[in-house]
Amino acid sequence: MIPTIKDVARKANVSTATVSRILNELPGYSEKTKEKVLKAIEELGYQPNAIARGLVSKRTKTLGVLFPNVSSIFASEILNGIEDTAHEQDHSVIVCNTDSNGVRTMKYLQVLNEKRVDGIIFTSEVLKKEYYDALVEMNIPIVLVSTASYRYPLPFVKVDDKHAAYSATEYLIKNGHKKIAMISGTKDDSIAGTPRVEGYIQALKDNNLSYENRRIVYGIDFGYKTGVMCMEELLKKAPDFTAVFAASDEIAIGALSVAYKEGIKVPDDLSIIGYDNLKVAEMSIPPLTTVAQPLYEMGKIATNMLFSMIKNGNTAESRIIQHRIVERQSVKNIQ
Amino acid sequence: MIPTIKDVARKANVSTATVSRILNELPGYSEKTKEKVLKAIEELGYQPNAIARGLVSKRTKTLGVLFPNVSSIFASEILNGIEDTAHEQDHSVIVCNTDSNGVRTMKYLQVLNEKRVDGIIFTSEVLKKEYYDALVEMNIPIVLVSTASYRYPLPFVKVDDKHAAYSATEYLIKNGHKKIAMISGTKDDSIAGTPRVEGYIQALKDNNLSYENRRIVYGIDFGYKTGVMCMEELLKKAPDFTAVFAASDEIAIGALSVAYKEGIKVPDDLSIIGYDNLKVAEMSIPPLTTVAQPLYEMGKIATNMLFSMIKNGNTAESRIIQHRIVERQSVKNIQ
DNA sequence: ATTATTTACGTAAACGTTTACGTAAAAGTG
DNA sequence: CACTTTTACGTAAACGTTTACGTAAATAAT
Repeated sequence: MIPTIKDVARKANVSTATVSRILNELPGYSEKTKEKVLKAIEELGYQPNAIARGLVSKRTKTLGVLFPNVSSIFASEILNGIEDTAHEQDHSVIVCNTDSNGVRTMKYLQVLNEKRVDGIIFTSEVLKKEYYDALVEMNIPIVLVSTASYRYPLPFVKVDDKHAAYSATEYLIKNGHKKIAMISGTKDDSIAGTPRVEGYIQALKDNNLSYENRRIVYGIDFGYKTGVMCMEELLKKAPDFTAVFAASDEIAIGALSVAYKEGIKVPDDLSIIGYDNLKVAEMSIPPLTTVAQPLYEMGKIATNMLFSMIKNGNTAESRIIQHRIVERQSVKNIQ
Repeated sequence: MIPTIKDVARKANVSTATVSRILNELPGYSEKTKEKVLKAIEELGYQPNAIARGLVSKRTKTLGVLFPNVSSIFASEILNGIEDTAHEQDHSVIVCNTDSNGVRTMKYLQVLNEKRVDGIIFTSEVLKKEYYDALVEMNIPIVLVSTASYRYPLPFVKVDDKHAAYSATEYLIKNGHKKIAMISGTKDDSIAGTPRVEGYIQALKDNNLSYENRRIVYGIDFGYKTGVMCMEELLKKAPDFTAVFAASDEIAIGALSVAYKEGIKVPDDLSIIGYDNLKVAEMSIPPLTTVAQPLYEMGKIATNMLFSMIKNGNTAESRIIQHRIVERQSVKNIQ
């Protein structure tokens, strides 16, 4: 059988309380007994039962993380940051793949509640009222990553999407482009959709360039296929552009393949700028110029915020993370 | 305060045993009391405490999964399969990013043991004796994914690397290539390293093609940068090849970028075949022909194996998963 | 109608920890 | 030395469940 603290206590001729104190580095025992106990632990191969521990301490040292899609490169970089930070603080992370599905999300929230996780990180998706209510009910710290909620007072970690889109568009303008198209992701996504379109339009206006409706096309998500479909549509609808701002790197790469297939040279005939700076951005041909979201960092920051909330019981300040343009070779200066 | 089963019992005027029976759908109560209890649960917003439950049932409904690098596309697809399957069976998964670090891996094994997970999936890395010993000590089901152990009797789920490499090489040969180079990953990796090299050499021999040492070059891992470095080395050392077999898609894409930079047209001047069939394979320019490992499926299969082991207490049969060639556009028939 | 069986519960122990409280011995203080 | 304080423990309750066992009532069997 698996040895328990009682076995250790018996073997070392002390009480379980003493063993517990030694295990938790609390005061109240001599060097001698400590050695006796450590020896007993060693000999029995004893390992504390975190479940029993969690029952009385009401701390599980476990975090829950929800992603719409764990297997996206986007998510996995955030996850990496979260996991590293959690590990630094001796916590584990349970991953939940919501599939952007309301029922499944609610199910996960219930499971995380039943498992009594110490905190939750919710990523990349709009926070429905239903979710928020469940979260409040749980009464544990929560932070949003790469999403935000204007309706509900939850701390978030994200870049300023409108601003970042503005920067991307402006970068194209500074490189002499005047006819700039945009491929957006989901049209009515209030987090990653509309703000980026707004940033794009704003940048055009501020630089006295006309904004033309036909130059912007919407997809169903932020994936590669959306990129190819939208690019094809764009080439049909309004082929007279010299640059395109893609709302994600995957979209940009989709656009890139279409350009390649159509014999359009990037960046000579067409400039493309992406959004995210995923690992694939530097792997594309040509390497993709993009506006970087520091995803790993964002995961780290969010997790640290969560820990501070767990420790202090207060709520953390939201953080707008700085984006930056990563210049590679998909944009050409044409002035 | 959070309501407990006692609160429910009190409110419904029954014992906790009855509430527990209802919760677990065990026999022993009338319809009437069931309704009473359900009503009380509803009104209190009661949710069972999985920790307390785990303490007595000795089942946590939680699985542990170890990856050398969670943020790799490779890992995240396996994770996706694991998570989906675990969720189907009402289990959660704790992810562990070992960073291929022995100390960190051991630490994770300890944590997973302390948290009393019901099973473990260990992926993509050679199983050191140290790990195996710790695993045995834990006395819970474990399955290996995308790795195997000849020394230790643990069930695994993987493709036959030598065979798959053989297929890839043979595919190039069938397309008329005679001077075929190979970019391997880690040289002394007994799982993903040497077997693939062996498969490559075997295919050459079986087709009466001479195997030349200078045509094979080794990297430090299976990543993009290894791909570019090795390709550059290859071009210097032995530029007279018409095709290259890359030991991973990332390596292949690295090679692709170098070819592009050097003005070598793929597939017209040079054919490239990859290995893995990651999502990026279809996103590359040109889309990458590759030998597919069904990673998501492998995650699913492994998890189902784990569940069967958990349920039946036996050990599962290892599974060799069929690979297949996915033909895209990076290989040209030159005969 | 009497006995046997089944149903519908309740009681209390157990799971493996932590921790409040108590106490005897050791150490410190005047 | 007599006292207070501190140290080094031990005892036992508590955390929130499940479940073995017991029992009274209901139902079935004869």
